Amino acid sequence: MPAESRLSDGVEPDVCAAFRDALDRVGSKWGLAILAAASEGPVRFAELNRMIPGISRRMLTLTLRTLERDGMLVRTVHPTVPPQVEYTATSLAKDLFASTRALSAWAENNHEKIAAARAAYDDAEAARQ
Amino acid sequence: MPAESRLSDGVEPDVCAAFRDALDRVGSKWGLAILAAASEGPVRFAELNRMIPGISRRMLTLTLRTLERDGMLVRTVHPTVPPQVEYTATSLAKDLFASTRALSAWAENNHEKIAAARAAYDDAEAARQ
DNA sequence: CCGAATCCTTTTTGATACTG
DNA sequence: CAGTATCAAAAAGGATTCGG
Repeated sequence: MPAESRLSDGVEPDVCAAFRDALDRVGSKWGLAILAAASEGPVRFAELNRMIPGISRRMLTLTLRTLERDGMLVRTVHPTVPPQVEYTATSLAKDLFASTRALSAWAENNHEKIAAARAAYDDAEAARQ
Repeated sequence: MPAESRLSDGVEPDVCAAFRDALDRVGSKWGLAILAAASEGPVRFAELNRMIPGISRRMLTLTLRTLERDGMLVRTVHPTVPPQVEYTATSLAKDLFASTRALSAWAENNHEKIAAARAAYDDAEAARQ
């Protein structure tokens, strides 16, 4: 096997695609927060709105719809007055949320190093000018 | 501890923030592909351009810059003619890339279920109209 | 070979007001 | 309570051109 063939293969596009596939659910601004909340038990719309600081009703609705469509949440309407809607995480969603831990842990452990690297880079940048 | 306090806490915003912090490096369209390539050994600009199908020189440059700034890549210029630039992944980057596996694995194992859920949702949607 | 600069399109997110 | 509708802004990505 020639030495250069390792590089001509093209970065395992399948792994890359799989990763982006996961991010389509949990990579949006509010996706993970919603899954985290729903993973602890059924939650209602207004409850989520309170639990997730800064989210608008519009973005909550949009994100809930895509999560429901992808089979991550089950939406249950209780025909009461006033209406009551519950969102429940599926086991698929719970697995996804669990698979998220490694990345969160990495970020928690290393964000100081990143901040330091960034400061060093910006200093060097400023010095060059 | 009252029953409702579980919900009033607000979805552990720290975990959520940490996760998004990791995504800032690996969540962009080409970030993971570049880290994957550089994790196997030093790579050159043109090499990356060939290894990653579809990327433009512009996006390659931009993504390399932010990865370098965050301490994920080391950029080495060899003053030859023509100029030659090598990018090497740091141990930080390799750890990050490794932490990515869980999510990739989840996606590979479950993307069929997601496709099925989505088809079912869209069918139900179409039937309602 | 390795970029920087410019211009443009698409995608995502947000503010605000209204409804069964 | 649980949404919709509309408008606007911002961010990300891409095409093309130029330069050391």
